[in-house]
Amino acid sequence: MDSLLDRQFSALADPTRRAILARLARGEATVGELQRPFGISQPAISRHLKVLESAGLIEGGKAAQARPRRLKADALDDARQWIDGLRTLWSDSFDQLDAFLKATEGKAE
Amino acid sequence: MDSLLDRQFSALADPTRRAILARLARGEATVGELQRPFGISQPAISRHLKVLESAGLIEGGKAAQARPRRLKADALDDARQWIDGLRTLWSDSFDQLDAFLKATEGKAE
DNA sequence: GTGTTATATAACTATCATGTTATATGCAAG
DNA sequence: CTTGCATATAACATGATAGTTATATAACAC
Repeated sequence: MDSLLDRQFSALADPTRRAILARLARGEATVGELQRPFGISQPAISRHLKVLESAGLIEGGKAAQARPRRLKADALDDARQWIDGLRTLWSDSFDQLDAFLKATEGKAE
Repeated sequence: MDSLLDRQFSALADPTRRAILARLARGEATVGELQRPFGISQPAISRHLKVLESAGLIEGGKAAQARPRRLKADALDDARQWIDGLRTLWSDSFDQLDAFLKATEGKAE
């Protein structure tokens, strides 16, 4: 039972899945269209798509013989926010160091 | 032989490692200090740190009895850029759709 | 109905990840 | 030089991941 964030980051950890996302960012595509560029089997693609879907990154075609997938609009917002949050923590800690240095300035040496 | 980006994203996929990064964003810490909050063994922490280091996210203490780790300044720049790149592709494709809709406006129906 | 196409699922295999405990290393204190 | 502390590494169990081939399902074409 892992979190959405877990699933998003581990979805991104695979280069094939990143390539699929990059392809889908240009527009929707079917399983067959996605398969061709990569040298791997169709079931392998289907499973990558399942992983991406359960990470909330893509959404599935309604139904038909072909069911095209597309990027979700808010895809990766969570991941991005986490990274930004870390950066904020990080720069705040520098601000604190700055403040400390300013406060103690001239007292040493 | 996987890329830095692979390593960064898979490093982030683990909640323990994300917590470690969050802790280190506040300032450097030793293995012992990192271990306490989590209920896992010291070797497990050491290995998480190794993963984070090989992803270029943290850097190691010089040497001593205790060797504190700290966040690297440019940590996650690569991951962040990849996500931003995807978002750019995505919004460009919307711009193109917009342009298309504007161009064909009034011609249909 | 039968056949064809697009996709999903099952069963299996190989590799990788994460945790454990036990042990080694490196440094500091006495 | 021995003891103790902080960390690293080895060896192992277990579960997850990513690929394979073979088969099932669903919709369309005839």
